[in-house]
Amino acid sequence: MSAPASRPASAPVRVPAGTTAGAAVREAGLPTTGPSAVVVVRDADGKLRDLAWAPDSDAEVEAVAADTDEGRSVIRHSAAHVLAQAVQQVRPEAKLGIGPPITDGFYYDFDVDQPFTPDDLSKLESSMKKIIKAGQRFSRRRFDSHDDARKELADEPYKLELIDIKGAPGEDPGDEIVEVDASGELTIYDNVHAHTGETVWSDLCRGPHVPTTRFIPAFKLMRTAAAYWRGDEKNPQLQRIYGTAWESQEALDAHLQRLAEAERRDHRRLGAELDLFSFPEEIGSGLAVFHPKGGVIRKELEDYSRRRHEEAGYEFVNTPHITKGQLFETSGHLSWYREGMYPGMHLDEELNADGTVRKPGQDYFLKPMNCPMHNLIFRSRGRSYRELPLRMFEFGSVYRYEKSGVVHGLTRVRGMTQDDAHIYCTEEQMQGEIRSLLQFVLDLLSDYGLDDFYLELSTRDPEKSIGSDEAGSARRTRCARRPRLRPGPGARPGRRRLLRPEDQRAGQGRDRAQLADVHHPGRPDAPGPVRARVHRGGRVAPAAGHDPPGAVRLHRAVLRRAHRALRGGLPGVARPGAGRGHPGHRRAGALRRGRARQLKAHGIRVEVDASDDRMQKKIRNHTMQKVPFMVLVGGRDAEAGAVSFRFRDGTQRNGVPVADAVAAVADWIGSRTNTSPTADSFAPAP
RNA sequence: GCCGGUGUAGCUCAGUGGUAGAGCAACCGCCUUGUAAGCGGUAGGUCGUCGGUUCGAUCCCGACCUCCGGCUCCA
Repeated sequence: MSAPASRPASAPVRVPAGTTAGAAVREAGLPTTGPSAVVVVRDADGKLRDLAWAPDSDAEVEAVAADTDEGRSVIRHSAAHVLAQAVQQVRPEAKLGIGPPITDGFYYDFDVDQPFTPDDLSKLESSMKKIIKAGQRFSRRRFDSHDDARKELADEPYKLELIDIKGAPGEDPGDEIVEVDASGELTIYDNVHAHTGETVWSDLCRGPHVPTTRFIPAFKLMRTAAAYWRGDEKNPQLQRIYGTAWESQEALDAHLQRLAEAERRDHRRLGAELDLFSFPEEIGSGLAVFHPKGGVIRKELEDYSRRRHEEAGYEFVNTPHITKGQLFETSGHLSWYREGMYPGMHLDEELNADGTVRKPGQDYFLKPMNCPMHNLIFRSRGRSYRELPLRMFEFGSVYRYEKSGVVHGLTRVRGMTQDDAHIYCTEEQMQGEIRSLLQFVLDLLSDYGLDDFYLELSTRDPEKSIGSDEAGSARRTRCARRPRLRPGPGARPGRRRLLRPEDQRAGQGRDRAQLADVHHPGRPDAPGPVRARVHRGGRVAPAAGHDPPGAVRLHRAVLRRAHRALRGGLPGVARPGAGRGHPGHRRAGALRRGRARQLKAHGIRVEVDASDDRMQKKIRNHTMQKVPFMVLVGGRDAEAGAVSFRFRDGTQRNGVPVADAVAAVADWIGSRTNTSPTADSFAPAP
């Protein structure tokens, strides 16, 4: 889903004082039309400038072509202006919000009386095409003062707000607001008629822009949506239009092609097509049932996970799905996570005849997290430091109340089963535990076919987190990639999110696996005191002071949800129906059943397709079901004591002796390869 | 939660103010098959749910529910 790679930077261009960058670019013989047309330049300070920019003194600039990330952003931003102009033509009452370029496109927010309809979109596209064809020039104009700007934009309340934000000392509007920036300048872009020189439309904007609207070679409006002004639901809701724009029609087509491909690989679509899981309306939004084939996948993933955890020294625990509220009072969940929890059930209350309460009841809650329960196990008796590290693992089902508008396939659900673990250790053991845990998680993810991901290290937010900085002072852990420091989001009160792998194939980064949180003793929800000693100089020595130091708890979940493994096909560890036998000829019937039995004897899941469909039909069916090994037994194979393989990519391997075939399939599965076998990659021993 | 869209057979979708159709799947036959759809037939729907308008509603109106997209481009 990534955009085509950027072209390398071109040689510097010299812009003589008083002349425009555009003239210098033309002078240098760089393209001014086509996909590689130069759309802006970058000055010596790294700032992007319009081609109409004329420096006061000679300047060295770098040309930025349309088919680069930056070039596309400029095109998209300019397309957003064209969209806004088109909207205000049709709806003069529309007030402008913001209109930035984004990954693969742009959007613009409008305050309008009536939301846009799909019909409006196609009309707006036509209007935009007219504007683009007219070749309006983007002309930069600088306001002399904020008051001038306010006067000119008196009818645009949201723009006025942006001016005020800019005016406020010490307030950085942030990169995402392209209308204004932190510099001293406040600028507006006029769209100037190509022939009359008349300004037809203007928008507050820091720029830069393409020279004329003709430099927007290909665009498409994608969808409408509502968006709160500045992302805050307390603010008015604006109507947003999303679009995409590219340096050429071909690039646009390729992008649409990628979107279609992504849709085909959507786990929700796979879930339905391959009969893996569904979300019955009768059960409720965000609550999945797994069908037999989906169940096989889960079972394989879970069996494998359990085995690996066992080898890595984890112990298995089990906890209930529901608990009295007190547990989550102690943990703090009910104070800061309440809106993410299902409301409590008030139980066991008894009333007197007169209606007064004789026995007060209790509130029970579905658990949104497993940690407090694991803590109770930890605390169930006095713990010795000799027991540490204590690693508890559970496939724990948790229930979270997600707002109705956000549930989404298996990625945002109201009930799910986590591969959840907590490691209780001393502060001294923590570093080593984090190190081994990280390696363990990376290995496991890799076995699931997730080997391309992003790690980040979230640091403590001093305002939100509680407790001292020491135990958790995040230790950077070396791994496949250097973790990126990122303050903030790890900062839910009292917890610290250390690392999370990010699956690149997740697309919009919507999907994140929480990998490790550190919980410091001293928190009310901390694991509790432990008779621990600290290690000094390799020797175990009594902890200083009278207070037991307590255990530190590491928290981690690897897969979190089964869908992660479903993305982009199925991992080799968990394909339903590893092979399908196919009787090529009726006489081969007994034979194929016998061969299926041989495969089953090796623990391979085999189904025999005994339907009387033509072979082409069977191949088509099973290919669409993504069966990795299709085993065909026809008359020729039967006579030769062999079988034939057909793979998902259409390649085949015919006449393989039965014993070799069985061994080769067993080998393949044992190797935990995550790609689909092909005639090339699957090589039975001769 | 909010905004918009959507809901017709198991699936993908047509369609109409006078209680519905196709393809695939299923089932039953015929064909006896060598690498991505053989042929014929049968059956299958409270047109998301509940209300309203109407002589009559799947269609028009309202509410609710489901699902899809989005709610500072961000990992």
